[in-house]
Amino acid sequence: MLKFDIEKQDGLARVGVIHTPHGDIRTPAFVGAATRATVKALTMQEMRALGSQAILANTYHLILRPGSELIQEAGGLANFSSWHGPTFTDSGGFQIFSLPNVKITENGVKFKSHIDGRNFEMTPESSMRDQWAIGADIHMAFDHLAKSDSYEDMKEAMERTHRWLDRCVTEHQRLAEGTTNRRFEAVRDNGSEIASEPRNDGRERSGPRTAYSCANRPMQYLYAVVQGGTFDDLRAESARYCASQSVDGFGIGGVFTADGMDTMLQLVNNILPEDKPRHLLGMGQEPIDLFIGAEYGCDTFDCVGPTRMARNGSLYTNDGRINIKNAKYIHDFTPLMPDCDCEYCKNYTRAYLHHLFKTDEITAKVLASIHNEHFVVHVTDRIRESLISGDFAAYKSEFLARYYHQ
RNA sequence: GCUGGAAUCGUCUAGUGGCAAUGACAAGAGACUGUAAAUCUCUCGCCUUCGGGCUUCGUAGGUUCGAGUCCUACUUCCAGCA
Repeated sequence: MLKFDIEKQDGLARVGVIHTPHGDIRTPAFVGAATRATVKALTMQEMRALGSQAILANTYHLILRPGSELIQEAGGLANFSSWHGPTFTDSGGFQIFSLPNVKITENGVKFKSHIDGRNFEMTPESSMRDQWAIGADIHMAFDHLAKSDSYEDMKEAMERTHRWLDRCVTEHQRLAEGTTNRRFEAVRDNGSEIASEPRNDGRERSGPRTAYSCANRPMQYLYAVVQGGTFDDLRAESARYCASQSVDGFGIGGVFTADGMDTMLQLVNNILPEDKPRHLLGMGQEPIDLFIGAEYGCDTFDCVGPTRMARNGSLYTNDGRINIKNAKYIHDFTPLMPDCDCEYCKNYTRAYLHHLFKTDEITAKVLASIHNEHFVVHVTDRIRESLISGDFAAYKSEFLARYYHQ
């Protein structure tokens, strides 16, 4: 089982530590979206420097390129990308929702590669095998988001997600056989601490490698994904189903806006077991997502929004988002956020970043991404601190009032 | 000086008698939530009660129902010849 310590609980909100084979995640935490094994425009060293604790890569993208076997050959996602910290992979289930021309059957999902048109089929079993090969610490079950928001479609997608979850759990357990969690379980196996860092495991293997071999590797963990859309009874049913499974944590999927998220999370997180971590999938573009998510019991978040918006010139400030490309910043020689200690705000002005965007310099996207990622990571860290100190409510109202000009 | 060619939005450009006139860039603004996303959308002569009105293709005339388009002169630029 994935080790998760809860240090403080206040209603549904909690402060904890997820202990992964590649290190700890102090929660609540914002996880950087590294879809193709990289956080766009940023190096892993920059991610570490700005305070990120973990990254999330995407199975769909990585099996297309470079292929899960290559990442396994490289020693897993952490070694391959030089992140050397806790990692997640999304299952590829979200692509069912977001890609056109996918064929969904009970067995799985057929799709053509958007790169070269090759035919692929992803099933619960193949997603598990690919995620084991990619080697992230925490995997998501292969789920199905309904494309429509009708009750019938939501119910059908949720029920399929549950049937697929059974298959994910079975395959995950099969893959886990013979696998050792060196950091937490090896002690029991041989009575002594293992000194070597798990990150080197990929290079320690000897003998012929077989595809999807998982022997002699650190343990990997599986989150079930709660679906059900905006329907309370479906969300409750899905939460109960996921809670009954032998999984290490939970992803909460199919959430697209903070509207109604509080009541949905109250419903779901009151059903999910307290002692396992919960990841709110894809939410965090709007700071309010992080506040509501943490307040109602979510431990980790990931979102492509901060880096995507950064690349497009939209930057977070404590007073709301601004578009640095706007003409009003041409002569603005002040820092974007004087009280921000990211590399951009500490060293450069708004006018400079405006210039970099206008001239389409690569550095524009780098600096903007550093700032936005730093912003959401630190807002989430600050939420954690406020939960510890008991100031969460005050911090939340103060932040949201200023950010959203309420 | 002679002979050709050319002049269209901030820039480059389409347009060879029929609706302010093509495309790109630049400019202005907006969107973005488990990334087919360094992407996409809108505006881009002036005015507008959103029906439309007005003024525009180097300058000035002319032909024509109608001219960026044809004719004449001029101006500027380019090429070739002196």
